[in-house]
Amino acid sequence: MTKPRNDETVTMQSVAVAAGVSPMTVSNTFRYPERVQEETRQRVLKIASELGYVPNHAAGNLASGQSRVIGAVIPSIKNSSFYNYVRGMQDRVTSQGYQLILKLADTVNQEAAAIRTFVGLRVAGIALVGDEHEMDALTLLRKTGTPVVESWVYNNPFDMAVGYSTADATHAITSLLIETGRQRIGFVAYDSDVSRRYTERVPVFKRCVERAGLGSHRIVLVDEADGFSAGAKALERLCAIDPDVDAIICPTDIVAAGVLFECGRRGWKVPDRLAVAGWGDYEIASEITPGITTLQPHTYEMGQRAMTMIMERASGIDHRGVSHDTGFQVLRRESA
Amino acid sequence: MTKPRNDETVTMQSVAVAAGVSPMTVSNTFRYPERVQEETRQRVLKIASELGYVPNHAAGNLASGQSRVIGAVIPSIKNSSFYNYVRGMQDRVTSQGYQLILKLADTVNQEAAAIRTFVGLRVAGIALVGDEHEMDALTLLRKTGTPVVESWVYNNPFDMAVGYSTADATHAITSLLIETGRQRIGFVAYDSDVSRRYTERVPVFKRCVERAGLGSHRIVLVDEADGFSAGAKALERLCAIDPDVDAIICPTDIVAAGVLFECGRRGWKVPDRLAVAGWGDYEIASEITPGITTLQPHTYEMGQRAMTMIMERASGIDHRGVSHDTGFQVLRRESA
DNA sequence: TCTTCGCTTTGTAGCGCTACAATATTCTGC
DNA sequence: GCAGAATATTGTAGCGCTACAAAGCGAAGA
Repeated sequence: MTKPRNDETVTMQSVAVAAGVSPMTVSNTFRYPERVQEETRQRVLKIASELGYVPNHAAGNLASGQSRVIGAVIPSIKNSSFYNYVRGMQDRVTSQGYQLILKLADTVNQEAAAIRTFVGLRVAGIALVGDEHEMDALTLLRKTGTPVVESWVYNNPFDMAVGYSTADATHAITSLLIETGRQRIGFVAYDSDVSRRYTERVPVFKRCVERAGLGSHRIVLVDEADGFSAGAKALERLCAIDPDVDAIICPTDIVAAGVLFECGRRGWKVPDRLAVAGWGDYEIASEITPGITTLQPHTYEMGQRAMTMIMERASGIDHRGVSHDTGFQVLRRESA
Repeated sequence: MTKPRNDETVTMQSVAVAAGVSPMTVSNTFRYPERVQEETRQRVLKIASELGYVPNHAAGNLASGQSRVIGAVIPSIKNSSFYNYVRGMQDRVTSQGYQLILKLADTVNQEAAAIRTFVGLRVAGIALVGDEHEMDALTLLRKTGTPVVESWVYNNPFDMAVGYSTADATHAITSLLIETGRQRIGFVAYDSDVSRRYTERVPVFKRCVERAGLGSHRIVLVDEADGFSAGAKALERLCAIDPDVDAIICPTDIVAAGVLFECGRRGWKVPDRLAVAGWGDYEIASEITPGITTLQPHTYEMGQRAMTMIMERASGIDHRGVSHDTGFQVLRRESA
C-alpha cells in the first residue's frame, strides 16, 4: 500500500458496495450514463451524493489515459484583455463536460513552467497565446503529442492556431488614420519576450504610411502594453521625435487610454490635436470620453474556437496544422 | 490493461531502464533529490530530459495521496481587481515547488462546479474569494477534508481565512469624507450572489454618517462592480434621490472611474462638485485624472498568505479556524 | 578482520479508476 | 416456449507512480 490509509475516503468501491452494484456500474454511471439503466443510475447517483463521492480524476486519468481538463496559459489578467477570450473558452468547454483551468505566465519561462505543469497533469490539450514559446517546452509538447492551440496568431501554427491577420488589421487601422487626413502618424511598438506578436505590426505600419507618402520614422517602443503609464511615456517619446505628431496608434486600448489621460494633463484636445487609436476593444475604450477608436478582434469566438479544436481532436477530428481565422473589426469612435 | 498502448509513452520505468537504475531512484530524483547521490541524480535528470520525460502528476497523486497543485477560484478577470492577489499566490507557491491553477467563476453555481473540479483533481488546497458558497460544495469540502482558504473575508471562516475588516475599512473611508466636510454623502452598494461581502459595508456606512448627524438615505444599488458603466448608473440613481449629492463612495475603483467619466460628460468638477471615493486601488485609480482616493487592501500579501496557509497544512501546521488580517490603507488622492 | 553505522538503492504492493471481454438479463418474434 | 438479439452488468488486469521496509555498500572503529 502506498497512501496512509484513511477509512473515511469515499471511493468508487465504497459507493458500489453501498449501492449493491459493481464498481464498473458506478464508473459507467459517471462516464457513460447511457450505458446504465435509468433506475440503477438514479440509485448510484443518490448514494454517491449521500456519501459525498467525487470521482478521482487523477485515477481516472491514469486508467483511461484521457482527461477532460484543458489547460490555458494566459499572459496577464492585469487588464481585461483576456476577459472575453477566457469567457469564450469557458463557455465552450463546459457545454461539453470539459473543464478549463488557467495558469498565468508573464514570461516565456513562466509559460514553459505552466506547460510542464499541464503536461504533468496530462490535460486533454493546451491553449497558448501568441507564437513565441520556449524551445524545450515545444519539444515536450511535440513528444507527448499534447494538442496545442495558439491564439492571436495565424501563420505557421506549431500545431493548431486561431487568430486573425495582424497585417490586415494593422493595415486597416493605419489606413483609417491616413484617410481621415492625418499626416504625422506615430506608432507605439511593444516588444517583450512573450509578445513578439506585437512586433509584426511595425513593418506593416511603415509600408502603409510610406505608400501614402508619409514619414514612417515616428515609432517608439514601450515596455509594457497593459499599463496606463505606458501611454504617457509613449506620447513623451513620440514628441521627442516630432512635437507636431498628429495621430498615434497604440498597441492596446490601455495604452491608448493612458495617452488620453496624458492628453488631459497637457490640455490637448482629442481628436483635434491628436487622433488616438487603440487595439483590442477593452471595456474602457467605449466608456472613456472620448471613446477610443479601436480594433476589435473577435476574442470570444477565438476562445470558443480554440477549445473546439482541442475537444474535436479528442474525438478523432484532426486539425493538425490548421489555422482558423476569426477576423476583426475596426470600431470607429470619437478619438480618431 | 486499460489504456490503448502507446510504446512512445515515456514513463518513469523507461527512464529507469535507460539510466540503469531502479524506478524508485528516478522517483526520488524528482521528489526527494537529497536522497539520491549527486552523480546518479545528474545522470537520471539528463536521460529524463533527453527522453522528454515529465512525471505524471495523476499517477503520483494517486500513489501518494498528495498533490502539489493548489486551486484558486477567481470571480472575474474583467478588470484588474485580482491581479495582485493572483500574483501574490503565484509567487508564493512557485517558490515552494507548488503549482497554482485557476478557475473563473461568476456565480455561486460556477464556483461550486470549480470546487468539484478541483476536488476531483485532488488538489492540495483551494482558495476561494468571499464567504458565500454553495451548501453542497461546502459539504463536499468538509467531507473530503480539503484545506480551504477564504480571501477578502475575516469573520467565521469555513476553514481558514485571510482578509481585512470590511467594517473598519468602510468606517475609514466614510470618515475621510465626513472629515473633509461632505454633508450629502452617497453610497453605491453592490450585491450579487457571489459577492455578498459587499453588502456588509452598507450598515457600517449608515451608522457612520448617522453618528455624524448626516442623512443615510443616499444609498443606491448597482448590478455590477467591475464595469465602468455602473458608475454612470450609480450617479444617475443617486441624483434621483438627491440632486445635490456632494460625495460618492463606490464599491470599486472601476465604478469610481465610471463616475468620473460620467462627471466628465456632465461637466461636473471633481472633487469640487462631487467627491469620489473608490475601493481596491486598481491601476486606473492612480492613472486617471483626477486620481481616485481609494482603499487599498493588501491583496498581494493576501494571496501569499492564503497559499502559505494551505502549504503549511500539508506540512502538518494546522491553521484550521484561523483568520489572518492583512489590513488595508486609505490612499488619499485628488478625487476626494 | 569483524562489526557497526550511515548513506544509497531497490523490491513489493498497492493508490482509485477504466477498457475490454465475458457473462447475465431482458426483450423479440414466431 | 424458445432461439437469437439486444441490453445491462460484472471480473480482470493494469495505468504510472510512491511509501515503506529491506538490502547493499563502503568507511570507521574495535
